[in-house]
Amino acid sequence: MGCRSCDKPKMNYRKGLWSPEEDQRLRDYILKHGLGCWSAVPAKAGLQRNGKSCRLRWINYLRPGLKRGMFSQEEEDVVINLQAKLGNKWSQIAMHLPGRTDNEVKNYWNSYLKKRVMQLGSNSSSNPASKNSASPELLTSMSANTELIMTSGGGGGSTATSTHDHDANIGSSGAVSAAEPFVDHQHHQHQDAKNYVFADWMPTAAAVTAAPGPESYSMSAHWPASTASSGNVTPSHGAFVGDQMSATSYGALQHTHQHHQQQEHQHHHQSAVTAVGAHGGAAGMVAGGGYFDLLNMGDIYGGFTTANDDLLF
DNA sequence: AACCGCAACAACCGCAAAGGG
DNA sequence: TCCCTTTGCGGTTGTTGCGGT
Repeated sequence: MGCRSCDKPKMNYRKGLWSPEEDQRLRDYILKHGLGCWSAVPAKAGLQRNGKSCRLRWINYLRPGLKRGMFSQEEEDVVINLQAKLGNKWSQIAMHLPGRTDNEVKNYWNSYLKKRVMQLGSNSSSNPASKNSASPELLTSMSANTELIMTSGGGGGSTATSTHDHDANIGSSGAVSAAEPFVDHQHHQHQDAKNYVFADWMPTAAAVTAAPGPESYSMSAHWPASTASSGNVTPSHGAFVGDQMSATSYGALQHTHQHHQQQEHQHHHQSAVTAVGAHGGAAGMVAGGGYFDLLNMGDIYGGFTTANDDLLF
């Protein structure tokens, strides 16, 4: 663990939201050098952040394989079930949700699911037939949840949890076919609500094919306002060639999860927003050509371990 | 139009574990 | 074995946007 060779100059680290330029620097650095000592990353990447912040940014937003968008019913149920079993072990819970980060799960729980579960709990407590806090809906779906957990890793063909399989896929396959295992075609009712950030900053042959031409990355308007207001906005950021990140992912951030009461409404809106480049038919999109074919995949992904966030280089 | 409250979520903080010297 | 550093995790806060009044 220790990385004594990483001598870090004392400096005033920048805080707050990450700018597109910072994201780009971090991404470029990691793509070029792989992951090693996080504390050394900021200096080497030319970032005025601490290593911790870089790590968090990578894990939660830049790391390939991340899924964006609303949680599906199945994912919700998995979270509820596992939270009940494991408590607030968000990293462990996230392992069962391919493409979801512990932070995302935690936020989703705190902002939405917790209240919902409490509501359901109070409702069901009035129902003598139900000793469980889960909803009847949830209870009936539990068997399906188990199946989801057991099978969603599918493409990997190994034995670990879905998340593990996913990362294993990334790491072992060389070709990036990782998005496919995320998509449980049998279970994900709201599949078109999902975003695969994986594809966002990896222009792929299929993505380009799906929306050829500059307009493929012309979604800069969806840069999140939070970032926009930080003063670091580069409105044209999304329209990149040199910039490996399309603004699609940021659009996804902006347009997902908002107002769950309005999910159905948002659902349609978001589908439109995320339709280019990052969206659901991800299986074919990510596999094959594209930016990552230019990279040494082993360098980038070879270090993915069975742990959700772990990279070993 | 202005204000207020709430929801969502990105990011920070603090602690504990792990590992190297 | 101890000390120091890094990493990982969970809790919490800060910021922003939206909807209601």
